This record gives sequence, structure tokens and C-alpha cells, in this order.
Amino acid sequence: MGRPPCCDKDGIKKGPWTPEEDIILVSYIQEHGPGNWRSVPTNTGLLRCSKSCRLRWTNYLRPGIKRGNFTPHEEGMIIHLQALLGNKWAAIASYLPQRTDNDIKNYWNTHLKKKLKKLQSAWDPMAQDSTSSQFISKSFNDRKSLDNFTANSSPALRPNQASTYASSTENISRLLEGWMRSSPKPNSSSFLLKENREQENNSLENNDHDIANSVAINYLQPYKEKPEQESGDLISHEEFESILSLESLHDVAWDKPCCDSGTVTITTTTEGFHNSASDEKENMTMIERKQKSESTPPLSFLEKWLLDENGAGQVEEIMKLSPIF
DNA sequence: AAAGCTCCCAACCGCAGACCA
DNA sequence: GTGGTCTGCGGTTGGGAGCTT
Repeated sequence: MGRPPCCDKDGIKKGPWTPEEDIILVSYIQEHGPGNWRSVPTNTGLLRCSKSCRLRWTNYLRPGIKRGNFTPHEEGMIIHLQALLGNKWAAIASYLPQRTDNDIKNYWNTHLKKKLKKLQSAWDPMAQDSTSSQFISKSFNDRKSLDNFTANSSPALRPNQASTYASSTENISRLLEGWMRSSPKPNSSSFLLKENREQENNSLENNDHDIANSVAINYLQPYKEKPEQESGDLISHEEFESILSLESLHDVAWDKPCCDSGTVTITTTTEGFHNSASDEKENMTMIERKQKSESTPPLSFLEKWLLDENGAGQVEEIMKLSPIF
């Protein structure tokens, strides 16, 4: 008995996805929405198994995915959450909405584990085998040590990521969406607008604050909504405090500091928030800013796509291939 | 210059749970 | 209740890129 593997059929393609396959998949999902993966290969003609299609979408093509180096704040959050939740990458990823579980898992395995091990041996050479949770609780109990840790996690320690096709196609779906919505057709250098690049840079800078906001909303908001007696199901006092210690939550103002009454109110403030692009003075919540930034077409990606060594040569081909162009 | 080594990450694999007939 | 199918998750791996010798 036993279920036959879904990917061992003849004619099923494996290995890296091509731009053409990505476009086909994204076009299909934009039309039909994600889900019913079983039917995707049949309906699209892709020689991929359903699993492979789902994975490609969730880990790569899905809108809103941020790629590239993790910020120190993200690192801190991953370390905290890993200590709290263990290797529940999907759960951890839900607190970092722009990162996929696969990305977080990879980053943990390739960077953070080593980093922690180093720090661990520096902290206590005799305790090589203790778990990360033990280590975290030991070394990050105070705010200062976490700050030191995150401060030391400078980008210089992280290797630059090679620019491959896969890593440059971070958001083909957004590309398509933006392309279809924006009426003027792209025309090479017209996309090379400085302000668009600045906009993207700023959104990267602002990202930490969005993440903090997201943690506040997703993780802590239930305190506001749930009666006191139920809040224990969601998060322990210790966990709450450890989340609070994250530096990235500085921009979140707490009407009530903790879960003492079950009526925590979370408001966000722009105080101390520096937006060099527009230098806006208006009071706008992070969510509003996010919504605003999301309505901006991802032109800088198009720019990348058009200039990318792989992308550039393939645009023509893709435009021929896909009826939406 | 090139062979060997290491690192990194996209993709694969297998398992478990949810769902449905 | 049972068995088949689908989906999601976490662990693992293959191979390309970069580094070292």
C-alpha cells in the first residue's frame, strides 16, 4: 500500500524553474487564485508536479516576499521566536510576513546557528551542547546583550548574495500585476527613475518598522481582543516581555505596558521615524504607510528585470509567450 | 590557472494532518 | 469508520558560486 510519490512520474521536470515556467504559473494563479494545486500542471501544461508548483509560488513568486540580507532586527526576531517556538518555521514566518519559512529555515541553518554557536562558546565554553533556547534565555535575558548581539550582526558578516535568475525574480507576480494595471507600457530607460529607486530604498529602511508593527498587530493585538482569562493560551507573560524587548518595537507606543488588564491598546507613532524621501510630517500609522507603499507600482523591479543579464534577454521571449502582453 | 574545498540556497522528499466521498 | 487525495511542514540535498591552495 502507501501513497505513490507525486513527483516520480515520467515526464515530470525537476530542478530550477525557468522564467517561462514562472510566467505561466503566475499568470495562471492570477487568473484562478492559489490553491487546487493538483490541477495546476494539467491546466497550465507545466511539466511540474503540483507540489513543485505550490512551492515555487509560496517560496518565490507570491507577492510581498522580501529577499536579500536579513536585517539585524529580523535576526533578533528569528532568534527570539526560534527560542520560543522551536523549529516551527511556518509559525516563525508568520511573524515575518515578508519572509518565507524556507528562507528563515535556510538563514537559521546557515547563519544564525553558527553565530549562536560562536557566541555560545564565548559565553560558556563548557556548554557546547545546550539548546539555543537555554542559551538565549541565558544570554539574552537583558536588553543590552540582545542589542549587542544584533549590533554585531552587521551586514558585513553576511556574504553578498549572488545574482542568479532565481534571486532576481523576487516578484514576478508583482511585476505582472503592476504591468497589467499601469497603462503606459514599459519602454526601457523610462523606468530608470531616481525617485523610484529612492522609494524602494526607503521602503527597505522602513521595513523593520513594518515588521515591528506586524508583530504588534499579529502577536499582541489578541490581548486587546481576548478576555484576560483566555490570553494565557496565546502567549505567556515571559514571552510577551521578551517580544517587548525587541528594539524594533520602539516605534510602537503602549497605552498599557503589559497584559495586566487584558486591555492593551496598541498605537503606532511616527515619532522618531525618519522618512528621508518625503520627509512627511503627518501622523500616519505604519499600516497606512504600508498600504500607501503597496499601492506604488514596483517599477524598480522592472528596471532590475530589464537590465538583469537573464531577464533582459528574456523579456522579448516572454512578451511573445504570454498573451497578457 | 586550475583543482579542490566550502558555503549557500532553491528545490526535493517524506511525513502528518485535513478533508472528503 | 475507512481509505484515498490534497496540502502544508520540516529536514535534507544537489549543484552553482565563491574562496583557498
